[in-house]
Amino acid sequence: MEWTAPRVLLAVDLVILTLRDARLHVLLVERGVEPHLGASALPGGFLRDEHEDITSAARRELAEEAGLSDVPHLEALGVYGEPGRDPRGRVVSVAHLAVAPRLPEPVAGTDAAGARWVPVERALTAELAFDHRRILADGVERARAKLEHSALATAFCDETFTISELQQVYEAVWGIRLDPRNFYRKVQNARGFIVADGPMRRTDTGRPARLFRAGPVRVLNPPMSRP
Amino acid sequence: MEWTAPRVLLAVDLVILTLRDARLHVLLVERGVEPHLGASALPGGFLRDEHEDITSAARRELAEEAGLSDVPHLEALGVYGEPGRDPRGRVVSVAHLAVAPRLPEPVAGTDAAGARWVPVERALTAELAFDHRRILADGVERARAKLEHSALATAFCDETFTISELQQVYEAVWGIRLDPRNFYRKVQNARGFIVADGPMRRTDTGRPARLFRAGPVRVLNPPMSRP
DNA sequence: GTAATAGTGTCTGTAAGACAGTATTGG
DNA sequence: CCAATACTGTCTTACAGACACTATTAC
Repeated sequence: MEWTAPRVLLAVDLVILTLRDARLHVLLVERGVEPHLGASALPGGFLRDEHEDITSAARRELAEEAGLSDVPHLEALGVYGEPGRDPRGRVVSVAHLAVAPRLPEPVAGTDAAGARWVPVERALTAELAFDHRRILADGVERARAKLEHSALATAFCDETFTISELQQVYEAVWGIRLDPRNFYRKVQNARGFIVADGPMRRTDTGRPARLFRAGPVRVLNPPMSRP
Repeated sequence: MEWTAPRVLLAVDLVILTLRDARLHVLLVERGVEPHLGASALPGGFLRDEHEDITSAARRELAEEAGLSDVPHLEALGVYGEPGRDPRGRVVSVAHLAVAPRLPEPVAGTDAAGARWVPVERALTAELAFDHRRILADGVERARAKLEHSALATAFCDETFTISELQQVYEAVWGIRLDPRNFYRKVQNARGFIVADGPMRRTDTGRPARLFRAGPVRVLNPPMSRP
């Protein structure tokens, strides 16, 4: 028998998270083509050609659709390939999780015209194209889990940051309040998580805080336990 | 411009783990077709048709190539789609992790003629087709991590098991020795992890042990910490 | 001074790891 | 009796969470 394997369309979708006003936001775009024209969706698109690497495609969409030329964290999240998920045919999407620090402007004006930051809480209850609500939920859950055991939280911060800024990351992603004093101690006890960045200080209101930067360690020990 | 998205071949590969002689084993097959004809490889294959679900394809390969009609654990592991990984063209593989209890016979004689259980330690140092060594390494690492926080270990056991059998799972997967007395206490303190299965007992040598079965809980609290 | 945030110390409960000791089987 | 494994208890150390307290800024 001359059976030939079927071919599928390969897409990448992006869950891009950031902090704005101490709340977790995700980047959504307004779809400019069918299907789901005009609906909110995660940024993403098809592989450009047969030879494009999947991670490269994710980075390209990050630049094209979100105007982000570089992010401190990008990882594959999972595969979403249910047969009926896209009416254009059999589309298999490799979802990615990206994390970026708060940006000066929500989005640049390239192809990313319809892009905007949306609070995750609202995005999760809104109508999203395809199975993007599930992808978003999985991405947020992945971020929540990784905050515990990895240094992912620093990807939400600028190069230097205060401990309370780092605490805001944990509070926003986990959606809970933390005791600043215990957080201070725990973050310092996680060896290699953050390192002091000179004796510099910064000011908002109240006593100025020391500045830190991300340490060399990727896996936290002891971990930052979620209550 | 009339650009059309490229299509790729979609495959599933399987990291099937089990315990044999208190050591972690993985199921490998001998490839019967080019490329890598005759080489050792993970079981797997292409999507059957445009409408086959990815998980269904994984289950089908599990039955066809491994003779396993049902396993207590099956989950997607990741996507492996590097452009050059398969000379037949652009192949994107969705790797899966399956866990099965020790089986009466290594493999049935259906299509799984060339299938055999290989100690993971040896498989990781052997020559494997494609990028299967990396997939295997990732699968083992996933299993190791999940033992800590989930009830995955019970998937390696029969429906009822003793605590020392469960300990053998942890020791084999983590590749370390554990103190039986501390293990006993920890496993019992993880609420809902295992539940007593009547006052039955079983015998090997020494004092007979109580039998347990998997509890309702999927996430362990407190976790089984890896030393 | 007050308000606000940064940072330190102290207490209590829980859990991990080391390991002594008892219990129950077979030979 | 001994060997072997199952199970219980006890001790020490580490960390989580609660929270009193001091420090340093702006006003």
